[in-house]
Amino acid sequence: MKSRYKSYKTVEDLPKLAGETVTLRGWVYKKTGKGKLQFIQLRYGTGIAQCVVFKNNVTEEAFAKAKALTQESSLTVTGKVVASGKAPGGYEIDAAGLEIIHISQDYPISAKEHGDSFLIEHRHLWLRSARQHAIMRVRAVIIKAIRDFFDASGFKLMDSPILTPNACEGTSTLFETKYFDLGKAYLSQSGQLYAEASAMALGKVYTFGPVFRAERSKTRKHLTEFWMVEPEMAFFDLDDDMDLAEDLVEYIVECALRSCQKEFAVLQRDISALERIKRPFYRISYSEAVEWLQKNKVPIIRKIDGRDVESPFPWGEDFGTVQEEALMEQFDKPCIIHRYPAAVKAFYMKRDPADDKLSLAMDMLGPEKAGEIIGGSQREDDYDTMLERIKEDKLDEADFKWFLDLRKYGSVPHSGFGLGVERVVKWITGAKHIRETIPMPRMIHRIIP
RNA sequence: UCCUGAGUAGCUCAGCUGGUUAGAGCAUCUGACUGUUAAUCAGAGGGUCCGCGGUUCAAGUCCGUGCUCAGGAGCCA
Repeated sequence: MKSRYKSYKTVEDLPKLAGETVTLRGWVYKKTGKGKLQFIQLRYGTGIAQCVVFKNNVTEEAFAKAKALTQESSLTVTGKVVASGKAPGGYEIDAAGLEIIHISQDYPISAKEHGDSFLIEHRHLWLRSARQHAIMRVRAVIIKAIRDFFDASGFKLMDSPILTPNACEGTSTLFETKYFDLGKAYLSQSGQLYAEASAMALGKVYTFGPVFRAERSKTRKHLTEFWMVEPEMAFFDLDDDMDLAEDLVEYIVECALRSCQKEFAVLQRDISALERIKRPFYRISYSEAVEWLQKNKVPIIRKIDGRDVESPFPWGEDFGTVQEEALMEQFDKPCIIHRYPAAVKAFYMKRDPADDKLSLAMDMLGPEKAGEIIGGSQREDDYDTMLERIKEDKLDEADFKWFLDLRKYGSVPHSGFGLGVERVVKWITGAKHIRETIPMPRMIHRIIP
């Protein structure tokens, strides 16, 4: 693309420019000095180039400027590109001239270690560090892979509203806001119900946007605001739904492996664990999973009178972190668990025709303690049954009239799922905490920056 | 919301059964150095020991309380 805007040579261009004189712009990532020699690691975008300023090669003024530079000061530097085995990246700039744009004072993030709390308070600056760069680049690749996957498979992007009149699933706590004279509105926790309407209009659709959960969660895998992609497909049954989920995840990992080798090196990510992520993944039913838990003596722990009481895992309970992690320890690839008890799943999921106690629901759990990365189901498509479920869950019928219309006018079997982008980024990058996987995380005690 | 832990220099932390002027490394500033990449060496500055109240001759240390943060549970993607 030919740009009408200013275009500068950047660090990435250096290998092509050996022997030439270039002017680079950027920030000081690190600086070390040794008398008449100053070494500046110049940061621009995602690359770092070493610039060497030798006193005898530049004016006294330029050398004084080089000495005055501090971490994260901005500058332009002009010099010859030379190959050097000692320079990170293999090339360095032998500086001939140097101009300071701005001197940074007391930059708070040093090369030394910092605590979690300190770093997240300085998220706006933390993003400048190499590790965070790498995670953000992988995130961008993952998001592009998701869009490419759907766009190339006949899906249409259909955005869902963020302001909604009610809870989609009736369970999670919602963020509340005023909506003119119509009373309260809530920030969406899922675009799914709207995606169903879109799927009836366009066949195969996906929504991709931020969703909000006002749960008072305090864990390394929860955010109050996160990005979710939700495909919804007319005429798909649960098996189609699970196949699609596998195809998507396999494709995401494949793209990341193809485009993010440098990033994985920075992150010291074990690539071999990702190279194993090939279809078919594992697939077991909820009932099979419960049997496994019972056979392997993985208990359920309940609080009774403030004390932890262990008992064998009973059929009918939802899995907690303990059960999920125990199950996943046997797998080196994602595993889909399907056909959960209807009682622990959402009202809009279709019951299993073979067993009314079961929902045609599925969750995909990732390996390496990634946890739940996908949740989905075949949807209830019968008008009367859906109406009954809405009443059972004590939801306001008036809010769901339009949703019931989808079952009234040419209802068809359909399915979909939601994939949590940050959960996937966390798994693929090996980030310790989900707060590192989004530029500006929103968490229960954190809204700045 | 519940359980557990933490709060001492800009950052990361040490500081014993209460005791005299509260320490280290890094960062910052000054000086030396032509190959650094966590540079090295010499020197300097830097503290409301989270707030409030209490016990005591004496509190960073003990007690009470409040605030802030972290990890986990539940909920979920």
